[in-house]
Amino acid sequence: MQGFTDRKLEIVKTASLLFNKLGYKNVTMRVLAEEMGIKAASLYNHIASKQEILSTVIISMAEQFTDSMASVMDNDLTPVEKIKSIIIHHIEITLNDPHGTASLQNDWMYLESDNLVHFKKMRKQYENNFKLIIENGIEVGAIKNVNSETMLFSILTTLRSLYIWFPRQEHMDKEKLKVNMIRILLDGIRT
Amino acid sequence: MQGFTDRKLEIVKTASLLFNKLGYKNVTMRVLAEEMGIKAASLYNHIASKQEILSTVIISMAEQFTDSMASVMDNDLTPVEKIKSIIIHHIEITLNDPHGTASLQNDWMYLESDNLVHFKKMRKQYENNFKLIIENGIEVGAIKNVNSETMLFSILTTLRSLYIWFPRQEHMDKEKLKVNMIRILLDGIRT
DNA sequence: TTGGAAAACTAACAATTGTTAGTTAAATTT
DNA sequence: AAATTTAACTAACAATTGTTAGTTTTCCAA
Repeated sequence: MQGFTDRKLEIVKTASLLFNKLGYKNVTMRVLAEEMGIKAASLYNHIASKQEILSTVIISMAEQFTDSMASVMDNDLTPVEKIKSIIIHHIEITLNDPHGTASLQNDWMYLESDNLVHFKKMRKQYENNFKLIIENGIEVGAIKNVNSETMLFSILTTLRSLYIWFPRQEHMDKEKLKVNMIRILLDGIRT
Repeated sequence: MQGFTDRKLEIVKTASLLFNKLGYKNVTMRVLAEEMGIKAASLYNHIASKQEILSTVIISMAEQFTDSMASVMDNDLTPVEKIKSIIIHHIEITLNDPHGTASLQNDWMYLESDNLVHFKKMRKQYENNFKLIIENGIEVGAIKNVNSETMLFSILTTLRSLYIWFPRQEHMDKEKLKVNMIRILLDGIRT
């Protein structure tokens, strides 16, 4: 029973790595199986379908982001401190599972029915909460009075693509990244 | 001969719209044909393969970005003015063809052999040029002395995902977007 | 040592894919 | 009006897809 769970986790992790490397479409069950060192049919001793693999990867990642946003909303911080906190959480989750994060960004559209609906709902809620924080920051004068959605997506898409370029950075660790990202996203690049 | 070209262009445009809406994998030749109001086999009177459609969309977009970068590098501007110019070009190209831009971002990995190599080369060159501009800006003291790649990707990924969220903005036109983006990317969101 | 479960295997399926061949209709040119 | 090209069609293909059925091997507990 534990062996089953472990093997399933291994399959899901391998799949997310391959999704990232080859694109979802090019990861056939035979390709995935070969990477695992077994035959395609053997995968079905551990997972129900390819869709289950995809939804396991993506929903679990999306839930991490949802949870992290909930914890930020709970805390009694200033808007700017909340934004800093979101940035830090984002970096933590991303670096903890870059391949999963990659699948989340690239392959969510291959989710089916309920999973797709659930994912979209979570993402929408995340964005709405983030936007509320920004608008609150504008109200209290801590954030520039610029279109809030523009600021929201500027920050969010930067964070969402961290998984692409951070792994190829040599001279940077996680803590340095956090400091740099906060500085750039809050105060820009100009001296 | 002209009718041929027009129809091909129509197919490519429809395809990029569907790629954006459904994901490359879900756009079968039959789906594409139905959207065009014809049968799948009829598409082959105008195009050689599905891969040709994809590469036509993506390579043409990539070349637009490559050309725009070349024109920026040519001009004798300060680093900050060059960055502003890149932002403006990016917005122009994106809003001029949002679906093509979307395919560029999402489906480039389905390119094959030569097309894939060509694409990667262009993208790498674009990023390198952008990085040189930023590093020059640091040298002359116009840009913060922060890791240049971090700044590069922060700006670039924001610009690259414009196609996702701009179309759903109500109260913003192209010129307003340019001003806002320049302000946010250069000076951040904090007051 | 043996019995049973867990996890691998082979073989095959039905569906879908991109694509080709051959044919008919529509449009354009002569 | 006839001839020729353009662009649609039907039908079918070979390959690949995710998946299932049935069987054999591996491994651990009793």
